[in-house]
Amino acid sequence: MTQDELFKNLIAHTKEYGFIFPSSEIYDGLSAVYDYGQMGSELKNNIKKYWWDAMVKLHENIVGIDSCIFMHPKIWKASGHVDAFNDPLIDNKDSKKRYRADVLLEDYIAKLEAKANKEVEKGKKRFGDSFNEQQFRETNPNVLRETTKIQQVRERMTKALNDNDLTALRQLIIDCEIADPISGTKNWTDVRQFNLMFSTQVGSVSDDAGTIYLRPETAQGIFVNFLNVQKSGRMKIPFGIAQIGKAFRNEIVARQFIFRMREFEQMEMQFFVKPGEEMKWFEYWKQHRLAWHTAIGLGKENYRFHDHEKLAHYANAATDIEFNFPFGFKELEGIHSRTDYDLRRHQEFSGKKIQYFDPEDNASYTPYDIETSIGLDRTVLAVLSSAYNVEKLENGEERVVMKFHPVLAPVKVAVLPLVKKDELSAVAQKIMDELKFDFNCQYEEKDTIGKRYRRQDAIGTPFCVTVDFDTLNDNAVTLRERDSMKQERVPIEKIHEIVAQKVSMKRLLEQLK
RNA sequence: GCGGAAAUAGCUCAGUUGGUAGAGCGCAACCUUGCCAAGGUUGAGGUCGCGGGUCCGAGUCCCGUUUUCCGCUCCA
Repeated sequence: MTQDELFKNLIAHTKEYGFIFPSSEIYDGLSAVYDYGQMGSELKNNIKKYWWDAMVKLHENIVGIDSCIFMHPKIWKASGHVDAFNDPLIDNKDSKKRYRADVLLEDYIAKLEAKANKEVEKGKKRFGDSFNEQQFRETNPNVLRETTKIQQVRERMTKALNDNDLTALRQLIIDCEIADPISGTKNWTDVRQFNLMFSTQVGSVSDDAGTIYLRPETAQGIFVNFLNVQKSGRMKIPFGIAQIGKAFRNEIVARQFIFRMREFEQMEMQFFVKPGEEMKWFEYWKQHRLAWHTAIGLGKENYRFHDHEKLAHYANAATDIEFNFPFGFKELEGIHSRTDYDLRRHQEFSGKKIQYFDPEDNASYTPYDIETSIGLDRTVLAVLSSAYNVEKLENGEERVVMKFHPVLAPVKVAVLPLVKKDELSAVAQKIMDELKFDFNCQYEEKDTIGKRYRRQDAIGTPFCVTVDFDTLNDNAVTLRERDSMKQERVPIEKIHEIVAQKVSMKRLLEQLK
Protein backbone atom coordinates (compact mmCIF):
# COMPACT_ATOMS: atom_id res chain seq x y z
CA MET A 1 0.00 0.00 0.00
CA THR A 2 1.34 3.44 -0.88
CA GLN A 3 1.55 6.28 1.62
CA ASP A 4 -1.33 8.01 -0.17
CA GLU A 5 -3.59 4.99 0.07
CA LEU A 6 -2.62 4.49 3.68
CA PHE A 7 -3.51 8.09 4.45
CA LYS A 8 -6.85 7.77 2.65
CA ASN A 9 -7.63 4.62 4.60
CA LEU A 10 -6.73 6.38 7.82
CA ILE A 11 -9.12 9.24 7.00
CA ALA A 12 -11.88 6.74 6.20
CA HIS A 13 -11.14 4.85 9.40
CA THR A 14 -11.26 7.94 11.60
CA LYS A 15 -14.62 8.81 10.13
CA GLU A 16 -16.07 5.34 10.39
CA TYR A 17 -15.14 4.93 14.03
CA GLY A 18 -16.13 8.38 15.25
CA PHE A 19 -12.81 10.18 15.50
CA ILE A 20 -13.13 12.94 12.91
CA PHE A 21 -16.01 14.05 10.70
CA PRO A 22 -16.05 16.70 7.96
CA SER A 23 -17.86 19.74 9.31
CA SER A 24 -21.48 20.30 8.24
CA GLU A 25 -21.34 17.11 6.23
CA ILE A 26 -25.06 16.84 5.53
CA TYR A 27 -24.79 20.24 3.85
CA ASP A 28 -21.91 19.07 1.63
CA GLY A 29 -19.28 20.04 4.15
CA LEU A 30 -17.30 23.18 4.72
CA SER A 31 -13.84 23.34 3.25
CA ALA A 32 -10.99 22.70 5.68
CA VAL A 33 -13.16 22.46 8.78
CA TYR A 34 -13.51 19.22 10.69
CA ASP A 35 -15.39 18.11 13.79
CA TYR A 36 -14.13 15.73 16.43
CA GLY A 37 -16.46 12.83 17.10
CA GLN A 38 -17.05 10.77 20.20
CA MET A 39 -13.64 9.05 19.97
CA GLY A 40 -11.70 11.99 18.56
CA SER A 41 -12.71 14.38 21.30
CA GLU A 42 -11.65 11.89 23.99
CA LEU A 43 -8.30 11.48 22.26
CA LYS A 44 -7.89 15.22 21.89
CA ASN A 45 -8.78 15.83 25.53
CA ASN A 46 -6.24 13.24 26.63
CA ILE A 47 -3.52 14.93 24.59
CA LYS A 48 -4.47 18.29 26.07
CA LYS A 49 -4.27 16.89 29.57
CA TYR A 50 -0.88 15.34 28.87
CA TRP A 51 0.43 18.68 27.64
CA TRP A 52 -1.14 20.70 30.44
CA ASP A 53 0.19 18.36 33.10
CA ALA A 54 3.66 18.31 31.53
CA MET A 55 3.73 22.11 31.50
CA VAL A 56 1.70 23.40 34.38
CA LYS A 57 1.77 20.54 36.89
CA LEU A 58 5.35 19.47 36.33
CA HIS A 59 6.86 22.95 36.38
CA GLU A 60 6.30 24.87 39.56
CA ASN A 61 7.04 28.11 37.76
CA ILE A 62 4.51 27.68 34.97
CA VAL A 63 0.86 28.64 35.33
CA GLY A 64 -2.01 28.28 32.91
CA ILE A 65 -4.57 30.80 31.72
CA ASP A 66 -7.52 30.82 29.36
CA SER A 67 -7.81 34.09 27.48
CA CYS A 68 -10.55 35.06 25.06
CA ILE A 69 -10.67 34.72 21.31
CA PHE A 70 -11.93 38.30 21.10
CA MET A 71 -9.30 40.86 21.92
CA HIS A 72 -8.78 44.56 21.52
CA PRO A 73 -8.06 45.28 17.82
CA LYS A 74 -4.96 47.28 18.73
CA ILE A 75 -3.34 44.07 19.92
CA TRP A 76 -3.07 42.90 16.32
CA LYS A 77 -1.51 46.20 15.33
CA ALA A 78 1.06 45.78 18.05
CA SER A 79 1.76 42.17 17.17
CA GLY A 80 2.26 43.03 13.52
CA HIS A 81 -0.55 40.78 12.31
CA VAL A 82 -2.64 43.56 10.78
CA ASP A 83 0.19 44.63 8.51
CA ALA A 84 1.57 41.20 7.80
CA PHE A 85 -1.71 39.37 7.38
CA ASN A 86 -3.54 41.62 4.94
CA ASP A 87 -2.20 41.36 1.44
CA PRO A 88 -3.64 42.56 -1.86
CA LEU A 89 -2.90 39.72 -4.27
CA ILE A 90 -3.03 39.48 -8.04
CA ASP A 91 -2.62 36.51 -10.39
CA ASN A 92 -1.07 36.38 -13.80
CA LYS A 93 -3.44 34.32 -15.93
CA ASP A 94 -0.69 32.94 -18.16
CA SER A 95 1.98 31.94 -15.68
CA LYS A 96 -0.65 31.10 -13.01
CA LYS A 97 1.63 32.80 -10.53
CA ARG A 98 0.34 34.92 -7.70
CA TYR A 99 1.95 38.12 -6.54
CA ARG A 100 1.38 40.73 -3.92
CA ALA A 101 0.12 43.72 -5.88
CA ASP A 102 2.06 46.18 -3.72
CA VAL A 103 5.24 44.15 -4.16
CA LEU A 104 4.87 44.21 -7.94
CA LEU A 105 4.59 48.00 -7.76
CA GLU A 106 7.52 48.30 -5.37
CA ASP A 107 9.61 46.23 -7.77
CA TYR A 108 8.55 48.50 -10.59
CA ILE A 109 9.52 51.57 -8.57
CA ALA A 110 12.87 49.98 -7.78
CA LYS A 111 13.42 49.56 -11.51
CA LEU A 112 12.69 53.24 -12.14
CA GLU A 113 15.06 54.17 -9.35
CA ALA A 114 17.76 52.03 -10.88
CA LYS A 115 17.22 53.81 -14.17
CA ALA A 116 17.55 57.21 -12.52
CA ASN A 117 20.66 56.10 -10.66
CA LYS A 118 22.19 54.99 -13.91
CA GLU A 119 21.71 58.50 -15.29
CA VAL A 120 23.31 59.91 -12.16
CA GLU A 121 26.28 57.57 -12.62
CA LYS A 122 26.62 58.78 -16.17
CA GLY A 123 26.60 62.39 -14.98
CA LYS A 124 29.21 61.61 -12.37
CA LYS A 125 31.52 60.29 -15.05
CA ARG A 126 30.88 63.24 -17.32
CA PHE A 127 31.37 66.03 -14.79
CA GLY A 128 34.00 64.44 -12.58
CA ASP A 129 34.89 66.36 -9.40
CA SER A 130 32.59 69.28 -10.14
CA PHE A 131 29.56 66.93 -10.06
CA ASN A 132 26.74 68.07 -7.77
CA GLU A 133 24.39 65.11 -7.40
CA GLN A 134 21.46 67.00 -5.90
CA GLN A 135 21.56 69.67 -8.52
CA PHE A 136 21.90 67.06 -11.23
CA ARG A 137 18.85 65.15 -9.95
CA GLU A 138 16.80 68.31 -9.86
CA THR A 139 17.71 69.47 -13.37
CA ASN A 140 18.59 66.54 -15.61
CA PRO A 141 15.50 65.76 -17.75
CA ASN A 142 16.14 62.01 -17.88
CA VAL A 143 16.40 61.73 -14.12
CA LEU A 144 13.47 64.07 -13.64
CA ARG A 145 11.31 61.92 -15.88
CA GLU A 146 11.94 58.86 -13.71
CA THR A 147 11.58 60.61 -10.37
CA THR A 148 8.33 62.23 -11.41
CA LYS A 149 7.03 58.83 -12.47
CA ILE A 150 8.13 57.29 -9.19
CA GLN A 151 6.37 60.03 -7.29
CA GLN A 152 3.17 59.55 -9.26
CA VAL A 153 3.15 55.77 -8.88
CA ARG A 154 3.89 56.04 -5.19
CA GLU A 155 1.13 58.54 -4.62
CA ARG A 156 -1.41 56.48 -6.51
CA MET A 157 -0.32 53.29 -4.77
CA THR A 158 -0.45 54.82 -1.31
CA LYS A 159 -3.87 56.27 -2.00
CA ALA A 160 -5.20 52.97 -3.38
CA LEU A 161 -3.81 51.02 -0.43
CA ASN A 162 -5.14 53.49 2.09
CA ASP A 163 -8.57 53.61 0.45
CA ASN A 164 -8.44 49.85 0.03
CA ASP A 165 -9.33 50.54 -3.60
CA LEU A 166 -8.38 47.29 -5.31
CA THR A 167 -9.64 48.40 -8.73
CA ALA A 168 -7.34 51.43 -8.63
CA LEU A 169 -4.47 49.21 -7.60
CA ARG A 170 -5.03 46.95 -10.59
CA GLN A 171 -5.40 49.95 -12.92
CA LEU A 172 -2.07 51.25 -11.66
CA ILE A 173 -0.39 47.94 -12.48
CA ILE A 174 -1.89 48.09 -15.97
CA ASP A 175 -0.97 51.74 -16.45
CA CYS A 176 2.60 51.02 -15.46
CA GLU A 177 2.58 48.19 -18.00
CA ILE A 178 3.98 45.79 -15.47
CA ALA A 179 4.58 42.37 -16.94
CA ASP A 180 4.83 39.06 -15.16
CA PRO A 181 8.55 38.27 -14.81
CA ILE A 182 7.85 34.65 -15.73
CA SER A 183 5.34 34.72 -18.56
CA GLY A 184 6.19 38.23 -19.64
CA THR A 185 2.52 38.99 -20.23
CA LYS A 186 0.25 41.66 -18.78
CA ASN A 187 -2.73 39.35 -18.51
CA TRP A 188 -3.74 40.06 -14.89
CA THR A 189 -6.71 39.02 -12.79
CA ASP A 190 -8.47 41.45 -10.49
CA VAL A 191 -6.66 42.40 -7.34
CA ARG A 192 -8.16 40.61 -4.38
CA GLN A 193 -7.69 41.25 -0.73
CA PHE A 194 -6.65 38.22 1.25
CA ASN A 195 -7.35 38.68 4.90
CA LEU A 196 -5.60 35.97 6.76
CA MET A 197 -7.40 37.10 9.90
CA PHE A 198 -11.13 36.54 10.24
CA SER A 199 -13.05 39.58 11.37
CA THR A 200 -16.44 40.18 12.87
CA GLN A 201 -18.42 43.04 14.39
CA VAL A 202 -18.83 43.78 18.04
CA GLY A 203 -21.84 45.90 18.93
CA SER A 204 -25.35 45.14 17.77
CA VAL A 205 -25.97 48.46 16.08
CA SER A 206 -24.14 48.44 12.80
CA ASP A 207 -23.26 52.14 12.90
CA ASP A 208 -21.06 52.03 15.95
CA ALA A 209 -20.05 48.42 15.59
CA GLY A 210 -16.30 47.99 15.70
CA THR A 211 -14.42 45.42 13.66
CA ILE A 212 -12.57 42.91 15.74
CA TYR A 213 -10.56 39.88 14.74
CA LEU A 214 -10.71 36.26 15.70
CA ARG A 215 -7.25 35.67 17.12
CA PRO A 216 -4.81 34.13 14.63
CA GLU A 217 -2.67 32.83 17.51
CA THR A 218 -3.13 32.37 21.23
CA ALA A 219 0.23 33.90 22.17
CA GLN A 220 -0.99 37.49 22.35
CA GLY A 221 -3.52 36.61 25.05
CA ILE A 222 -0.56 35.62 27.19
CA PHE A 223 1.51 38.73 26.47
CA VAL A 224 -1.30 41.13 27.29
CA ASN A 225 -1.87 39.31 30.57
CA PHE A 226 1.80 39.29 31.49
CA LEU A 227 1.44 41.93 34.19
CA ASN A 228 -1.79 40.46 35.57
CA VAL A 229 -0.31 37.01 35.99
CA GLN A 230 3.09 38.14 37.18
CA LYS A 231 1.67 40.43 39.86
CA SER A 232 -1.33 38.38 41.02
CA GLY A 233 0.68 35.16 41.01
CA ARG A 234 3.79 36.84 42.45
CA MET A 235 5.73 35.10 39.68
CA LYS A 236 9.49 35.36 39.65
CA ILE A 237 11.60 35.26 36.53
CA PRO A 238 12.08 32.78 35.00
CA PHE A 239 8.43 31.76 34.73
CA GLY A 240 6.00 30.60 32.10
CA ILE A 241 2.36 31.09 31.13
CA ALA A 242 0.59 28.29 29.30
CA GLN A 243 -2.61 28.28 27.35
CA ILE A 244 -4.68 25.95 25.17
CA GLY A 245 -7.16 27.50 22.81
CA LYS A 246 -8.66 27.99 19.41
CA ALA A 247 -7.09 30.19 16.77
CA PHE A 248 -8.30 31.10 13.30
CA ARG A 249 -6.53 31.69 10.02
CA ASN A 250 -8.17 32.24 6.70
CA GLU A 251 -5.65 30.16 4.78
CA ILE A 252 -5.75 30.51 1.02
CA VAL A 253 -5.34 26.81 0.66
CA ALA A 254 -6.12 24.69 3.66
CA ARG A 255 -5.59 21.03 3.05
CA GLN A 256 -4.23 17.70 4.17
CA PHE A 257 -7.08 16.72 6.45
CA ILE A 258 -6.72 18.24 9.92
CA PHE A 259 -3.12 19.31 9.29
CA ARG A 260 -4.07 22.77 8.10
CA MET A 261 -7.52 23.93 9.16
CA ARG A 262 -9.03 27.38 9.21
CA GLU A 263 -10.12 26.86 12.81
CA PHE A 264 -7.52 25.08 14.88
CA GLU A 265 -6.28 24.65 18.40
CA GLN A 266 -2.91 25.59 19.78
CA MET A 267 -1.11 24.71 22.96
CA GLU A 268 1.28 27.53 23.70
CA MET A 269 3.61 28.38 26.50
CA GLN A 270 5.56 31.61 26.81
CA PHE A 271 8.56 31.39 29.10
CA PHE A 272 9.88 34.70 30.34
CA VAL A 273 13.56 34.93 31.15
CA LYS A 274 16.26 37.41 31.99
CA PRO A 275 17.76 39.04 28.88
CA GLY A 276 20.95 37.23 27.97
CA GLU A 277 19.76 33.89 29.33
CA GLU A 278 17.41 33.17 26.46
CA MET A 279 19.72 30.77 24.61
CA LYS A 280 20.12 28.57 27.66
CA TRP A 281 16.34 28.32 27.98
CA PHE A 282 15.87 27.92 24.26
CA GLU A 283 18.04 24.79 24.47
CA TYR A 284 16.21 23.59 27.57
CA TRP A 285 12.84 23.84 25.91
CA LYS A 286 14.03 22.21 22.71
CA GLN A 287 15.08 19.14 24.64
CA HIS A 288 12.13 19.12 26.99
CA ARG A 289 9.60 19.43 24.19
CA LEU A 290 11.23 16.68 22.16
CA ALA A 291 11.13 14.45 25.22
CA TRP A 292 7.41 15.19 25.58
CA HIS A 293 6.81 14.00 22.03
CA THR A 294 8.93 10.88 22.15
CA ALA A 295 7.45 9.73 25.47
CA ILE A 296 4.18 8.79 23.79
CA GLY A 297 6.00 6.24 21.68
CA LEU A 298 5.48 7.32 18.10
CA GLY A 299 9.13 6.54 17.41
CA LYS A 300 12.13 8.81 17.93
CA GLU A 301 13.08 8.46 14.26
CA ASN A 302 9.85 10.20 13.29
CA TYR A 303 10.89 13.51 14.81
CA ARG A 304 13.53 15.99 13.78
CA PHE A 305 14.48 19.57 14.44
CA HIS A 306 14.36 22.04 11.62
CA ASP A 307 16.24 25.20 12.50
CA HIS A 308 15.06 28.38 10.83
CA GLU A 309 17.71 30.09 8.79
CA LYS A 310 15.56 33.06 7.91
CA LEU A 311 14.28 34.43 11.19
CA ALA A 312 11.07 36.36 11.67
CA HIS A 313 11.41 39.99 12.64
CA TYR A 314 10.86 39.24 16.31
CA ALA A 315 13.07 36.19 16.76
CA ASN A 316 16.75 35.63 17.45
CA ALA A 317 16.51 31.84 17.28
CA ALA A 318 13.83 29.48 16.04
CA THR A 319 13.36 25.80 15.39
CA ASP A 320 10.53 23.51 14.42
CA ILE A 321 9.93 20.03 15.69
CA GLU A 322 8.88 18.19 12.57
CA PHE A 323 7.01 14.92 12.51
CA ASN A 324 7.02 12.28 9.82
CA PHE A 325 3.38 12.54 8.72
CA PRO A 326 1.99 10.27 5.98
CA PHE A 327 2.76 13.14 3.59
CA GLY A 328 6.31 13.69 4.84
CA PHE A 329 8.11 15.60 7.58
CA LYS A 330 6.08 18.68 8.50
CA GLU A 331 6.00 21.18 11.32
CA LEU A 332 4.34 19.97 14.47
CA GLU A 333 5.66 22.45 17.00
CA GLY A 334 7.58 25.69 16.87
CA ILE A 335 10.08 26.79 19.47
CA HIS A 336 11.01 30.43 19.12
CA SER A 337 13.19 32.81 21.00
CA ARG A 338 11.04 35.92 20.57
CA THR A 339 13.31 38.32 22.46
CA ASP A 340 11.47 41.16 24.20
CA TYR A 341 9.67 42.08 20.98
CA ASP A 342 6.09 41.33 22.03
CA LEU A 343 6.19 42.85 25.50
CA ARG A 344 7.97 45.92 24.16
CA ARG A 345 5.45 46.38 21.37
CA HIS A 346 2.55 46.11 23.81
CA GLN A 347 4.24 48.59 26.09
CA GLU A 348 4.57 50.94 23.14
CA PHE A 349 1.01 50.53 21.83
CA SER A 350 -0.77 50.43 25.19
CA GLY A 351 1.31 53.08 26.88
CA LYS A 352 1.56 50.86 29.95
CA LYS A 353 4.93 50.04 31.39
CA ILE A 354 5.49 46.31 30.98
CA GLN A 355 8.59 45.43 32.92
CA TYR A 356 9.78 43.13 35.61
CA PHE A 357 11.63 44.30 38.70
CA ASP A 358 14.36 41.82 39.44
CA PRO A 359 15.15 41.89 43.17
CA GLU A 360 18.46 40.09 42.60
CA ASP A 361 19.75 42.79 40.26
CA ASN A 362 17.74 45.53 41.88
CA ALA A 363 16.78 46.62 38.37
CA SER A 364 13.83 46.63 36.00
CA TYR A 365 13.90 45.10 32.56
CA THR A 366 11.66 43.83 29.78
CA PRO A 367 11.90 40.03 29.99
CA TYR A 368 12.90 37.94 27.00
CA ASP A 369 10.52 35.24 25.87
CA ILE A 370 10.91 31.65 24.70
CA GLU A 371 7.79 30.35 23.04
CA THR A 372 6.77 26.75 22.58
CA SER A 373 3.78 26.52 20.28
CA ILE A 374 2.32 23.19 19.30
CA GLY A 375 -0.60 22.44 17.01
CA LEU A 376 -3.08 20.31 18.93
CA ASP A 377 -4.86 19.07 15.82
CA ARG A 378 -1.53 18.25 14.24
CA THR A 379 -0.60 16.25 17.32
CA VAL A 380 -3.90 14.40 17.05
CA LEU A 381 -3.05 13.65 13.43
CA ALA A 382 0.45 12.50 14.35
CA VAL A 383 -0.96 10.19 17.01
CA LEU A 384 -3.69 8.87 14.72
CA SER A 385 -1.42 8.26 11.77
CA SER A 386 1.21 6.39 13.70
CA ALA A 387 -1.33 4.46 15.78
CA TYR A 388 -3.06 3.19 12.66
CA ASN A 389 -1.90 -0.35 11.92
CA VAL A 390 -3.21 -2.91 9.49
CA GLU A 391 -1.90 -6.28 10.65
CA LYS A 392 -1.84 -9.61 8.88
CA LEU A 393 -2.82 -12.31 11.34
CA GLU A 394 -1.63 -15.90 11.37
CA ASN A 395 -4.93 -17.13 9.98
CA GLY A 396 -4.46 -14.82 6.99
CA GLU A 397 -7.04 -12.28 8.12
CA GLU A 398 -6.40 -8.61 8.63
CA ARG A 399 -7.01 -6.63 11.72
CA VAL A 400 -7.05 -2.86 11.94
CA VAL A 401 -5.76 -1.71 15.28
CA MET A 402 -5.13 1.74 16.68
CA LYS A 403 -2.06 1.36 18.87
CA PHE A 404 -2.51 4.40 21.05
CA HIS A 405 -0.42 4.96 24.11
CA PRO A 406 -2.78 3.77 26.88
CA VAL A 407 -2.78 7.25 28.45
CA LEU A 408 -4.11 8.70 25.19
CA ALA A 409 -6.56 5.95 24.23
CA PRO A 410 -10.15 7.24 24.12
CA VAL A 411 -11.54 4.11 25.79
CA LYS A 412 -9.41 2.33 28.36
CA VAL A 413 -11.42 -0.80 29.04
CA ALA A 414 -14.16 -2.75 27.33
CA VAL A 415 -16.19 -5.02 29.56
CA LEU A 416 -17.64 -7.95 27.67
CA PRO A 417 -19.77 -10.91 28.72
CA LEU A 418 -18.52 -13.87 26.68
CA VAL A 419 -22.06 -14.53 25.50
CA LYS A 420 -25.25 -12.65 26.05
CA LYS A 421 -26.63 -14.40 29.12
CA ASP A 422 -28.22 -12.65 32.04
CA GLU A 423 -25.95 -14.19 34.66
CA LEU A 424 -22.82 -13.07 32.76
CA SER A 425 -24.25 -9.65 31.96
CA ALA A 426 -24.97 -9.01 35.60
CA VAL A 427 -21.36 -9.65 36.63
CA ALA A 428 -20.00 -7.66 33.70
CA GLN A 429 -22.25 -4.75 34.52
CA LYS A 430 -21.02 -4.83 38.09
CA ILE A 431 -17.39 -4.66 36.94
CA MET A 432 -18.35 -1.85 34.60
CA ASP A 433 -19.97 0.13 37.41
CA GLU A 434 -16.82 -0.26 39.45
CA LEU A 435 -14.39 0.85 36.73
CA LYS A 436 -16.31 3.69 35.12
CA PHE A 437 -15.54 6.18 37.87
CA ASP A 438 -11.85 6.10 37.00
CA PHE A 439 -11.68 5.01 33.38
CA ASN A 440 -13.59 5.61 30.21
CA CYS A 441 -15.22 2.22 29.66
CA GLN A 442 -17.43 0.53 27.11
CA TYR A 443 -19.85 -2.29 27.74
CA GLU A 444 -20.80 -4.55 24.84
CA GLU A 445 -22.72 -7.79 24.67
CA LYS A 446 -23.79 -7.88 21.04
CA ASP A 447 -22.13 -10.18 18.50
CA THR A 448 -19.47 -12.79 19.03
CA ILE A 449 -16.54 -12.13 21.27
CA GLY A 450 -14.07 -12.05 18.37
CA LYS A 451 -16.00 -9.37 16.61
CA ARG A 452 -16.18 -7.27 19.72
CA TYR A 453 -12.41 -7.59 20.22
CA ARG A 454 -11.88 -6.30 16.70
CA ARG A 455 -14.21 -3.40 17.22
CA GLN A 456 -12.24 -2.42 20.31
CA ASP A 457 -8.99 -2.77 18.34
CA ALA A 458 -10.38 -0.37 15.76
CA ILE A 459 -10.82 2.35 18.38
CA GLY A 460 -7.61 1.44 20.20
CA THR A 461 -8.94 0.20 23.53
CA PRO A 462 -5.92 -1.18 25.38
CA PHE A 463 -7.82 -3.68 27.54
CA CYS A 464 -10.78 -6.03 27.14
CA VAL A 465 -12.24 -7.71 30.19
CA THR A 466 -14.22 -10.84 29.36
CA VAL A 467 -16.63 -12.42 31.79
CA ASP A 468 -17.20 -16.14 31.19
CA PHE A 469 -18.96 -18.96 33.01
CA ASP A 470 -15.88 -19.75 35.10
CA THR A 471 -16.08 -16.22 36.43
CA LEU A 472 -19.23 -17.20 38.32
CA ASN A 473 -17.14 -19.68 40.31
CA ASP A 474 -13.63 -18.25 40.51
CA ASN A 475 -14.31 -14.49 40.45
CA ALA A 476 -11.68 -14.10 37.75
CA VAL A 477 -11.91 -12.79 34.19
CA THR A 478 -9.75 -12.86 31.09
CA LEU A 479 -7.88 -9.68 30.47
CA ARG A 480 -6.96 -9.25 26.82
CA GLU A 481 -4.20 -6.87 25.82
CA ARG A 482 -4.70 -4.98 22.56
CA ASP A 483 -1.29 -5.10 20.89
CA SER A 484 -0.22 -8.67 21.72
CA MET A 485 -3.80 -10.04 21.77
CA LYS A 486 -2.57 -12.10 24.73
CA GLN A 487 -5.01 -13.09 27.42
CA GLU A 488 -4.46 -13.77 31.05
CA ARG A 489 -6.71 -14.84 33.84
CA VAL A 490 -6.91 -12.26 36.60
CA PRO A 491 -9.08 -11.90 39.71
CA ILE A 492 -11.78 -9.25 39.31
CA GLU A 493 -10.44 -7.17 42.18
CA LYS A 494 -7.06 -6.86 40.43
CA ILE A 495 -8.38 -5.30 37.21
CA HIS A 496 -8.50 -1.78 38.50
CA GLU A 497 -4.90 -1.87 39.64
CA ILE A 498 -3.59 -3.35 36.40
CA VAL A 499 -5.43 -0.86 34.21
CA ALA A 500 -4.57 2.06 36.44
CA GLN A 501 -0.89 1.28 36.19
CA LYS A 502 -0.98 1.12 32.39
CA VAL A 503 -2.97 4.31 31.87
CA SER A 504 -1.11 6.24 34.56
CA MET A 505 -0.31 9.82 33.58
CA LYS A 506 2.31 9.84 36.32
CA ARG A 507 4.31 7.09 34.67
CA LEU A 508 4.23 8.97 31.41
CA LEU A 509 5.26 12.27 32.96
CA GLU A 510 8.12 10.67 34.86
CA GLN A 511 9.82 10.03 31.53
CA LEU A 512 10.19 13.77 31.04
CA LYS A 513 12.55 14.24 33.94
C1' G B 1 -6.92 30.73 -6.75
C1' C B 2 -5.12 27.53 -11.31
C1' G B 3 -4.75 22.47 -13.57
C1' G B 4 -6.00 17.12 -13.11
C1' A B 5 -9.10 13.19 -10.84
C1' A B 6 -13.26 11.59 -7.95
C1' A B 7 -18.44 11.71 -5.66
C1' U B 8 -24.11 5.66 -6.19
C1' A B 9 -26.87 2.48 1.05
C1' G B 10 -23.19 3.64 7.35
C1' C B 11 -18.42 1.35 4.69
C1' U B 12 -16.06 -0.84 0.05
C1' C B 13 -17.76 -0.84 -4.63
C1' A B 14 -20.75 -2.81 -9.31
C1' G B 15 -24.23 -0.65 -12.59
C1' U B 16 -23.50 -2.76 -20.35
C1' U B 17 -25.12 1.42 -26.40
C1' G B 18 -29.53 6.26 -22.00
C1' G B 19 -34.86 1.99 -20.51
C1' U B 20 -38.09 -0.31 -13.13
C1' A B 21 -31.14 1.26 -8.45
C1' G B 22 -27.68 -3.74 -6.96
C1' A B 23 -23.86 -6.82 -4.10
C1' G B 24 -20.71 -7.82 0.02
C1' C B 25 -19.80 -6.09 4.69
C1' G B 26 -22.05 -3.16 8.45
C1' C B 27 -26.72 -1.70 11.22
C1' A B 28 -31.59 -3.14 14.15
C1' A B 29 -34.76 -7.19 16.37
C1' C B 30 -35.18 -12.32 17.55
C1' C B 31 -33.13 -17.42 17.71
C1' U B 32 -28.48 -20.01 18.23
C1' U B 33 -23.77 -19.09 21.01
C1' G B 34 -18.41 -21.23 24.97
C1' C B 35 -12.24 -16.47 23.44
C1' C B 36 -10.31 -13.28 18.18
C1' A B 37 -14.88 -10.01 12.25
C1' A B 38 -19.56 -17.65 13.48
C1' G B 39 -24.76 -19.35 11.61
C1' G B 40 -30.15 -18.66 10.80
C1' U B 41 -34.82 -15.70 10.31
C1' U B 42 -36.79 -10.90 9.70
C1' G B 43 -36.20 -5.75 8.92
C1' A B 44 -34.57 -0.62 8.22
C1' G B 45 -31.68 2.24 5.00
C1' G B 46 -30.63 5.50 -1.64
C1' U B 47 -34.64 11.80 -5.46
C1' C B 48 -27.20 8.05 -7.54
C1' G B 49 -23.18 15.31 -4.04
C1' C B 50 -26.34 19.68 -5.53
C1' G B 51 -28.71 22.82 -9.59
C1' G B 52 -29.89 23.35 -14.61
C1' G B 53 -30.14 21.39 -19.80
C1' U B 54 -30.83 17.64 -23.94
C1' C B 55 -34.32 13.48 -24.48
C1' C B 56 -40.56 10.04 -24.65
C1' G B 57 -37.05 8.59 -20.78
C1' A B 58 -30.66 10.53 -17.38
C1' G B 59 -26.90 7.17 -12.07
C1' U B 60 -25.25 7.07 -17.42
C1' C B 61 -24.78 12.63 -22.24
C1' C B 62 -23.88 18.36 -21.78
C1' C B 63 -23.22 22.94 -18.66
C1' G B 64 -22.71 25.05 -13.89
C1' U B 65 -21.72 24.36 -8.74
C1' U B 66 -20.08 22.10 -3.88
C1' U B 67 -16.83 18.88 -1.36
C1' U B 68 -12.54 15.70 -1.29
C1' C B 69 -7.75 13.94 -3.18
C1' C B 70 -3.11 14.99 -6.26
C1' G B 71 0.22 18.81 -8.46
C1' C B 72 1.18 24.16 -8.50
C1' U B 73 0.44 28.59 -5.44
C1' C B 74 0.11 30.46 -0.37
C1' C B 75 1.47 29.57 4.72
C1' A B 76 4.82 37.13 8.81
